[in-house]
Amino acid sequence: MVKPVSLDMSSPCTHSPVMRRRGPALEKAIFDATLCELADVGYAGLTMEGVASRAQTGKAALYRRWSNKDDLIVDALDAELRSKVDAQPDTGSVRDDILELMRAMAAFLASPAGSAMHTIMNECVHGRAPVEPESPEIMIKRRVIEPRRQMLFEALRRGVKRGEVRSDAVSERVVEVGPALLISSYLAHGGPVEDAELVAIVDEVLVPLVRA
Amino acid sequence: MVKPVSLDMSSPCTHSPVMRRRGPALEKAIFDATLCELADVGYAGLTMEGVASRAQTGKAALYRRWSNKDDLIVDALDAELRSKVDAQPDTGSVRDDILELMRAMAAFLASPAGSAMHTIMNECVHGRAPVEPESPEIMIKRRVIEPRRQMLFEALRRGVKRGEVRSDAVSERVVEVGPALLISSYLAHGGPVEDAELVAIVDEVLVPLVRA
DNA sequence: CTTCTAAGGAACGCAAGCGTTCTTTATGAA
DNA sequence: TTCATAAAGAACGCTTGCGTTCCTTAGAAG
Repeated sequence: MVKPVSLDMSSPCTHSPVMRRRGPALEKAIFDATLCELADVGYAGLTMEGVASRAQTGKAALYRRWSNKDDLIVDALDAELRSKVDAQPDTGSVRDDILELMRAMAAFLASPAGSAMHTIMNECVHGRAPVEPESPEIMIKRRVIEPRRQMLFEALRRGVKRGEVRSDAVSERVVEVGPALLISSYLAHGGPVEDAELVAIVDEVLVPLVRA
Repeated sequence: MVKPVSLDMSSPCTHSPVMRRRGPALEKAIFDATLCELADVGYAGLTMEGVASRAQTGKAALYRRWSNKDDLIVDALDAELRSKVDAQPDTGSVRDDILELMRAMAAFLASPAGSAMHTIMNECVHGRAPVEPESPEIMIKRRVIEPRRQMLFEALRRGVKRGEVRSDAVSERVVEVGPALLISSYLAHGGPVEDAELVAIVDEVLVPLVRA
């Protein structure tokens, strides 16, 4: 048997067409591909074929591991989230704490993973009957939305202690304002939210709203 | 030819299985079906077959009028919007003006048309290359979102004149807060927003935010 | 080097939705 | 009453994605 003519006159080690990944390396590539597909074409538009092709693998490799779209997506999100837990900011001023949190949220939203999650949160409102306990959107609420909310609460509570924040500003609805504006701006401009916009949101809305 | 055995022993005039609508009456039914389908299964999930079946007609009746999904949707939204222009409230107090506007928005969002539009605004972020000038989402922005924004602006401006509102509260970002919270609440609870919630948003967030 | 596992890739049958066409027949106007 | 129109609905071929199966061969383990 003739060794297949290696037309590979490319760089020394970059994975040439013939370069087979296995196990964890392959899974990582599949997860990345899944999140990028989600961000690009949305949940409804995502296809196993699309993921396989983007990951440069075959459908069989996917079905060997996950039995359907949702399982794959949940695992991809889960894997991504394991490495992403940012810390509670504590700058000494509410304004800066809040800005810090808004920046973290905006950065996340701009990443493939964040964009993928936002997509899911919007699209999955439909058609899923009683909402399964480990559906993608439930997982996102628990592991992404809720922790950020808590950090905002904490920042406000500290502000109250320092006398910067009126005590009745520590409420569900007030905490919701920042994230809601972030999403709103993200949707309106159809892309990552500029830092200047974040600063404006904080200084024009959030600070005046909570100030003692 | 035997007259087909009319098994119709049902109510006098309610459209029995054999009852053929034409022209405007049929179109109205198709538009309603389209909006309901949008609200139920989303933009991606909407099929011509689904619409036809819900409207109790055939696909041919659809394709005789519109050449594709988008044309149908645009026309359905357009027809719905013709009859829906609510007036600028003017109660004499910002608080009540804003509450009135929030109620109008919430009511709209709860209707099939509103729900359909929200669905479109979320799903159509994807895959539409340069965004056609008369795509559904552009039309919605122009005819639904923008007018409401202007009414909010107007309410705030009046508030400033009366001395109720600090003058620098009349800004893009401030105006965005109400709608953003409305959507946020709608998504969080996955259904119509309670009136009590609207009142809470207005009294806990919007009024404190703009107060002079 | 040999051996076993699984990756890459192509092909399959199946189901759903598209957009079209055809037939039958109810409806509204002449 | 007659007649042209178009509604209801079934059937069509086509495409896309699903989930499966198969074969060849690369990579890891011994």
